[in-house]
Amino acid sequence: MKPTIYDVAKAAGVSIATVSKVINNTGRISEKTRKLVLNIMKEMNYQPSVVASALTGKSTYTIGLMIPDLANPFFSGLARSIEDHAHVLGYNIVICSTDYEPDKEAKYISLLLQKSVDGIILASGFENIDAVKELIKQKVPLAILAREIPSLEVDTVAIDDCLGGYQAASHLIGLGHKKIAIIARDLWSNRERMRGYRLALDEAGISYGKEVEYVRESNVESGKQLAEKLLRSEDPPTAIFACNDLLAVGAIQAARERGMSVPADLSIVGFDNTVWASAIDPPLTTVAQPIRDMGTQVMNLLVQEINGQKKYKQRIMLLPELVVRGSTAKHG
Amino acid sequence: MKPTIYDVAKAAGVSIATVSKVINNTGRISEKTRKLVLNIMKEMNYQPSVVASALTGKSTYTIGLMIPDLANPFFSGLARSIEDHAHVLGYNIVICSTDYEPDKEAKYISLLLQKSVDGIILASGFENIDAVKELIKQKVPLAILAREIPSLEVDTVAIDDCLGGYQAASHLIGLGHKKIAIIARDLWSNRERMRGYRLALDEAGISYGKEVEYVRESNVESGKQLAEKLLRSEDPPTAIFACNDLLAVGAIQAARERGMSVPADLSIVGFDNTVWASAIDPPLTTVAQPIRDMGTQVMNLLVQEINGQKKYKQRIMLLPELVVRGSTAKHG
DNA sequence: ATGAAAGCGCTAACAC
DNA sequence: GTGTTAGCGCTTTCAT
Repeated sequence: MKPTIYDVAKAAGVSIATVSKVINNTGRISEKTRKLVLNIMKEMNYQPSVVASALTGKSTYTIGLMIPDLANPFFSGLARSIEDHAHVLGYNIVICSTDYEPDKEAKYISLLLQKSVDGIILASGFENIDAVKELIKQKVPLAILAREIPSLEVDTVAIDDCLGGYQAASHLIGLGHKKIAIIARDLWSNRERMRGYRLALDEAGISYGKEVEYVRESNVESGKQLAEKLLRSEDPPTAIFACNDLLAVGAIQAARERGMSVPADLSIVGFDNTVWASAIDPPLTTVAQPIRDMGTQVMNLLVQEINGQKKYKQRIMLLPELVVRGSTAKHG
Repeated sequence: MKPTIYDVAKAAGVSIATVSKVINNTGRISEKTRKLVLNIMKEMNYQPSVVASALTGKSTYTIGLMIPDLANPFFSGLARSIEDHAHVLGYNIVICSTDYEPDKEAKYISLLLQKSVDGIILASGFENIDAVKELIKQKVPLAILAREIPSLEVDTVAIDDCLGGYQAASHLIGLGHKKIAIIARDLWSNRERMRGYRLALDEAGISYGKEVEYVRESNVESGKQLAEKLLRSEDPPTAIFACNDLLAVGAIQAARERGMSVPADLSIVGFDNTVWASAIDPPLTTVAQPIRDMGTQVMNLLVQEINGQKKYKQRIMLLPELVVRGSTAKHG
C-alpha cells in the first residue's frame, strides 16, 4: 500500500500533525524535525493524498474544461494553451467534450461538481445559459472563454467577434468584392461576427446576402456543402467569409470542385488562424484569435477567482487581427 | 453549502447508512424509503461527493491521459475518442500534454498518483520506460496506446507500425518509385514504420536512402525543412514517405515552393489519416490508423484492469490500412 | 515546538 | 429493513 501520513509520522517518531505541518509549510517546526520528516518522506516515496486533503476543505487542484470538440483545431489549440498554463499554476484539466449538446453540458457539469473541481471553464459554444446561472448561484468559480454572455456577471475572456467580422468583410470590400457571402454555424460568437460583417457591408452600401443560411456543423464537409450551394445559386458570391478555418477549407474545396480557382475566381476569408490556415493551399487569409493568450488569461482569471483574490468579475476583451495570406485577391 | 449525506438523512428522517444504500443500490431497503430518499435528494439537489467516497477506498472515476501534443490532429483525435468512450463508461479524463519531455511525464505521473486516478493511459511517444516500470511495480492500472514496449508486461493497444511502413513503401514501389525518402521523428513507432519501409525497399532490391536524418519535431514546419533539404540534395527522391500527416503537409509545401507538382513530380505518403489528409490539396495518400477504435479499445482494456476483471495483460494489435488519394502517382 | 483529537462526507461491517 | 459506528488520510484548533 501507499504510505500514509501515519506511516511517515511513525517512521519519523513524530505526530501526524507535525508531518502535516512540514508538508504544508504551516505552523512552527524546528529546522531539525523538518529536515528529518522531509528525509523520511523522500525515503518512503510518500505522496500526500489530494483526495484526503480535499475532503478537509482544501483544493482539488483540478478544473473542468467544457469545450465543444477537440477535433476542431481551434479548440484543441485552446485546450492545449489552457492546459499548459494550468500546469504552471499547479492545476490539472479535466476535459469535457460537449459537441454543443446541452444535455452533455449538463451531465458533465454535474459530474465535475461531484468531483469537487475547483473551478470550471466554459469554452465557446456553451449555449446552456440556465446551467451557467445555476453555477453562479452555487458560487462555483467560473470563467467563460471565447464567448460572451452579456446578461451575466461572470469572468470572461473573449475577443471582439463583431470587430473580427468587420475586419473580414472590410478586407473583402477593400478588394472590390460586392457579393460577399457568409458561412457560419448558429452560435453566439458567429452571430457577433455576422453583425460585424453586416456592419461593414451596410457601410459600403452593399445589400448582398440579406438572408443567410446556417451550417449545421462546424466542419470541413459542412462548409463545402454550403459553399457549393452558394456557388451554384443564381447570384453567386465572389467572396466568402467563413466563420472558422474548417469551413473555409470546405469552401476552398467546393470552389476547386467547380473548377474555380482561389483566389482568382473566389476569395475566401477564414476565422481563428489555426494551424490549418498556413498549412493549406492557398494559405488562408483569416482573422486571428490570440489562442495562447486566451488560455493564459482565462486560467489566471479563474485561479484568482478560486483564491478569492478578486472583488469584481472581469471581462477581458482581446482584439482579433486580420492575417492576409493567399486566399483573397482583388475582384474585377 | 452543498448538502451532505447528513442533510439528506435528516430531511428524510432516516440514517446516513440508509441514504448511502440507496445511492449505491446496495443492501436492502424498502421501495418506500428508497422513493422517499430519492425524492429528498432531488429536492435538495444533492450530489454525492466523489472525493469523500474515494477516500473510503472507492474509485475516483477519473483517469489520466498522457499525450504528447493536442496540436497534432492525430493526438487530438485520439484524445477525443478516448474521452468519448470514457464518458460512456462513467469516467473523466485528465489530460496531460507531455511534449515528449520525460521531465513533464514524470511530473504529471506524480500528480496523477497524488490525485488517486483510477488508471493511466500512456499514449504514443511516451519514452520514459523507467516511469512505466515504476507504475507497474506500484500496480497502477495502466494501458499503453499507439506504441509498444515489447519488454514490459502491460496492456497495450497499438497498430502494426511496421506493416504500416511496409504498406506505404510498397505502394510507392508499386508505382515505379525507386528513390523513396522517409521523414520521421525519432520515436519508437517511427522506428517500426521505418523498419517496414526498409523491408519493402530491400525486397524490391532498392538501396536508396540508407542513412536517414530524423526531424526534431513532428510538425508541418519540420517536415517542410527536411523535405527541402532532401529535394535539393544531389540525388533527390521521387517519393517521400512522411511518418505523419503533418510532416507530409510540410513536404507538399516544400515541393510546391520548388515549383514541383504533387503528385506529378513528387509522390507523398502520409501516416495517421487524420482529418487533414482529406482536407488538403492534393488529398493525401496516407496510412490510416483506426483512431476511434483505438480509443475505445484502450478504455475498455483499462477499465477491465481497474475492475480486476482480467487475469492476464493483453496486447491488442490493430492493423493499419493504406488509403490512396491524390498525392501519389506513377513514376516514369 | 509538538501532539491529541475533532471533523471533512462517505462506506461497510455489524447490530438490532 | 434500518441504524450505529469505525474508519479512509488529512487539516486544524487547542493544549501542553
